[in-house]
Amino acid sequence: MNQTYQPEEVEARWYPVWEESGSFRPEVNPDGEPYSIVIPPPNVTGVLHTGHALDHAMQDILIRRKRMQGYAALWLPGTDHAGIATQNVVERELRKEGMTRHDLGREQFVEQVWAWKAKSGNTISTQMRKLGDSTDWSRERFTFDEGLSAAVRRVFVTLYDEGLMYRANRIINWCPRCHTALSEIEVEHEDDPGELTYIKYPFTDGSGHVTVATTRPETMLGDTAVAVHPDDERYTDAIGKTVLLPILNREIPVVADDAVEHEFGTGAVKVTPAHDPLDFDIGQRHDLEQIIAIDTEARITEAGGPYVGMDRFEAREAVRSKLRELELIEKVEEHPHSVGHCSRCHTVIEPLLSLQWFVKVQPLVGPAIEAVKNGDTTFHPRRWENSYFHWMENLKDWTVSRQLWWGHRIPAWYCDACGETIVSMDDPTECTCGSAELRRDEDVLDTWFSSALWPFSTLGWPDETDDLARFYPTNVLVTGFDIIFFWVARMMKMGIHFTGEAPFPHILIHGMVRDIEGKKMSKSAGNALDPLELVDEYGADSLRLALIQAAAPGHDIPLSIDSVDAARRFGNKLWNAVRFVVEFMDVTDVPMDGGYPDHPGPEDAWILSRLGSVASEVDRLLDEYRLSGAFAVLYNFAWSEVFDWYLEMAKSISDADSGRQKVMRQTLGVVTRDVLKLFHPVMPFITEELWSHLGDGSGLIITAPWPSLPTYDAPGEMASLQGVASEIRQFRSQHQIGRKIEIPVVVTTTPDGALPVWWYSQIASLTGASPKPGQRPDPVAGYTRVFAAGVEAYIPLAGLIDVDAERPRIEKAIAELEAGIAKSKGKLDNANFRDRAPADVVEREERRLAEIEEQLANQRDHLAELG
RNA sequence: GGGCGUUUAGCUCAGUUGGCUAGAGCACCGCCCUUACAAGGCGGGGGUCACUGGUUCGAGUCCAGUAACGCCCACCA
Repeated sequence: MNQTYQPEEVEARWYPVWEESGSFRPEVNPDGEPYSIVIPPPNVTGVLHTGHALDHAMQDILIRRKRMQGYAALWLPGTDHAGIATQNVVERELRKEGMTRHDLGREQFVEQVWAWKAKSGNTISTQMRKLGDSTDWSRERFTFDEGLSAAVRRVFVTLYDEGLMYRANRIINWCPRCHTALSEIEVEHEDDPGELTYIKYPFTDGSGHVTVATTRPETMLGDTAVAVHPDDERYTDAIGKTVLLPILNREIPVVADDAVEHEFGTGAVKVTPAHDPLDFDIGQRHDLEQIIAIDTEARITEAGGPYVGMDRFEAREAVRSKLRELELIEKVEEHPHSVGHCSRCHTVIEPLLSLQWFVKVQPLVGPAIEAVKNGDTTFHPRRWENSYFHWMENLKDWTVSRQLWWGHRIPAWYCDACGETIVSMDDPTECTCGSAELRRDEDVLDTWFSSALWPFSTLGWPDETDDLARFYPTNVLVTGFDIIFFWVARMMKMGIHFTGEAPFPHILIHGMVRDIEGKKMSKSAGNALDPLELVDEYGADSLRLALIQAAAPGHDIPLSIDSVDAARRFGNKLWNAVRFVVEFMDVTDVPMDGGYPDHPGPEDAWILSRLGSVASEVDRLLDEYRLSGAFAVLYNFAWSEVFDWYLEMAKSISDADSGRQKVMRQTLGVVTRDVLKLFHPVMPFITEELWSHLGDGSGLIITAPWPSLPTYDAPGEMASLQGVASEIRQFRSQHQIGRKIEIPVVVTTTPDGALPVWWYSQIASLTGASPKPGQRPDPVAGYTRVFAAGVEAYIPLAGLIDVDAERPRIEKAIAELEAGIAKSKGKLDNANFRDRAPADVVEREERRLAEIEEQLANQRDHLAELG
């Protein structure tokens, strides 16, 4: 073994071994209970970012532990076809060659995308392998593969038959750059300085004008009314009159509608039913004409008269200057407001009247809310449930059609002869009216439509497969809060509607990975850490540990190079510790298939009892999805107790005491073995490597049984051993007495009679002192004392230090003890405390006070005796 | 306009039924190349737990309010 750990070589070696051994398949534990997680499918276009690295590390930890616990653990991998994102990428490539998708035509373009996917679609899986993800590749799926496409079609047809899928003319969010409709949540609202323009609309009867306020003057070209609130006294006379729309000189009515706010602007609003959702509603109520004034390119249509063909923002200025010329602008005010942008390309969204397919969500919502309310599904942390409820309760119908070519094509055919719409599982050849002139809908479905089916479609649904029966519902979903609405809520709705069961009982929500200043990592900001580069430099285990350590439940995760480097140093520590155990302590006969020492010595019983409580603490925390807490406990135990205290104690046993040495080394091996197992879920590579060195090279840690150990009682002397050793070390350190100088120590008082021999020899080897049992020195001047856990020991100062140099140390100790006493007395002197606090708390406090008081008395005597 | 989160050591953060003298990593100071690891060991300094009030025998922890920062949602055009 090398003196430093080389992750690159080790990590490259183990992944294929695991994969070829079949360990990633649930069949590796044929009799185990099923445990399953479906991966949040990354976009095929994508490359892994640190957010994936965290998300995957968490899932891998859960899966690897369950696998070791004997479950038939399935982590199902796959990717999402990512409609808009992927189409955009391929279109961008085409553009480099001076082409658009229209030059190729639909069929060829889609072929091109598949070709692109074949070429670069395995980037993700290569990267996942580098992270160590133990996914079952034999079950890998793609949202656009044959099986999932069949599931999508079945769901579409069923929803249509149930009346939950319909086509309608509505105001939708249109991206003029992507040329498609978007759903509400694909629109990101951003603050915009904005201006509110007050425009005068003259009454046709010559009785003056009404002033309306708008942030989008260009939409006046599509105005078909002015609306005021029915109770607004300022406009009582105006209702029923008509005004002349400036520029276009169209006569439009003034209508009364409750939706108009008194306070905003002038209290009168221009109504553009084809370009604003609120205006659309008003238009419906008053039967207003819908004039489309802006087209799918965001240019003014012929309805816009002189502005036809002009871009919407140019038109805004043009309209405004024309109105100014006509002296119809009353004023322009600054008006900060928020403007919707396409979440894909950031273009300003155009609300557009358009014929689209919608999912009627209301009937799906109730059961999805109920499942969380009644505890079938629980969020971790719980507070996300409120966001989930709030969002669900305010849902509007889901626009699912997209004007793209890459995606599941909508299975609807239209008959031009009779106007019939046919939606069916099989492609129809003729209409019920006998016409064979059927036209298939050109649009595809929102990518999230297929993602919503992911937990059951990937397992074979709608077929009743063995996997579906066995692994659905899945056990837990792990994802970021940013896609609760996009994905989690929709999986709940679809899962319950189509299978009758919520897709998962637990939803583990994690935060976003951020840089050390708390900023979101992004390429453009230049603060993004590339997980693959970190893996290359520090190893996947280091990245995983650093991410998990920082991932407190429900909070964002600050990631810095330093934290990854600290994790790497821990790996190196582990590496060297095991190397020492194997090479220098000669520990090789470890029972790798389980088993614990039957007759441990006192130090062994101590570390085994600690191991036992740490293992159950780790289990408890992992069961509660508190991953960072679990590994913090383990990390501290491994570093400071096993590979520090215990390893140091194990070193001290001499070859002469071969019986004791044998047991201790065996214990060291067993504890090391279990520490490796407990760490395996978070640091799979290094633990697998070390496992191979610790054992005889047969068997893998990935499928080794999770630790489960008998109870051991720690010897009572450990507290005084650690305490006295620390005190002597402190004495050495403060007086700068090198380790080579032996310190004679007389141990005089013991709590329960004589201290055992091992206690003395451990103190000697841990501190370089030579402790001996004896009487209190007389005279005591010239000695200093140390105390811990009822044990008292004297150190002669002659030849070591000047007596005066020791005084400050004692004085400081006295001051600390006095402070403790003051606090403790304050509590105990309070009658209410004695009356109302639980008896055990009071008792503990009394014991504590007695202890401190005794120590204080000792230290005071000691100070006086120093001479 | 609603809702949520955060505020603890110089930095990044733990601290889950309220109860020993509030912890870790990094950074800092001193000593030590002791049979693994100097990427290490030992020891040390450093905190009025944002502020105000309340509940309680007892509050970093529970409640109310304030402030700062951050996030999400929202059809006042």
